[in-house]
Amino acid sequence: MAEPLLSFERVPMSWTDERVELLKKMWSEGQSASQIAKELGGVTRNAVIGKVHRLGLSNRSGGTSQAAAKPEAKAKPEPKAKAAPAETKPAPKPEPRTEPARPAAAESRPATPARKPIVPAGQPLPPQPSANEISPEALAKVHEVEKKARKLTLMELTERTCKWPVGDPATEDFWFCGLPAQPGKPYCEAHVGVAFQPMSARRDRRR
DNA sequence: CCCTGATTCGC
DNA sequence: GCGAATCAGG
Repeated sequence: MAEPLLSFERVPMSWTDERVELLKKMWSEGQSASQIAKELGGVTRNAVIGKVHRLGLSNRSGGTSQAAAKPEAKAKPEPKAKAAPAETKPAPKPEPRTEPARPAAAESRPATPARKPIVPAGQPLPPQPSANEISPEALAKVHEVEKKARKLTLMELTERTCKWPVGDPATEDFWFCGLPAQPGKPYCEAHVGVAFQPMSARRDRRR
């Protein structure tokens, strides 16, 4: 037992079969390159994107719905000093674009029973604002904030956006707060207030 | 500013 | 093949 365990050091970390699989899976699920990169670890989002393109799955059409064509980024970098052979684009682009399918908001987590609702990623799930023992002021603030909410979709959430869900995931009237999240917290200031109740505030608020 | 993906090109 | 640098857009 000479070699104990390979310490997780700066090892190249190549694209093993498993890693590629995970990459494909996440990419197909619509995960962003940065998220995939973080999940994989040891690679940057650039690496992920590079690999994605090399694999030939630049488009997220390979699995569930084909509804994943987002008109984002056209890319046309050629201002680089390079003797590139005139490569114009005389060929048209017949894109059999069907109607924009509904981006099923309730679908993305593999670790989910996949049934109806779906909740954001990681982090402690917040208790839905119901009959809770929360400071009336905090609740009021939440309500106030919800008006200013950016109403982001699941895909638009980042680590710096408030991930507080509002509404019923089963309906169209569902979105995430999206306001600037507190550093190190998954929610904005207002929602942190109701998400993380101090022990002292809970007490035995028996009815 | 934050984020996203796309592409190029040296390694 | 790989991915940092860069580009381009939201």
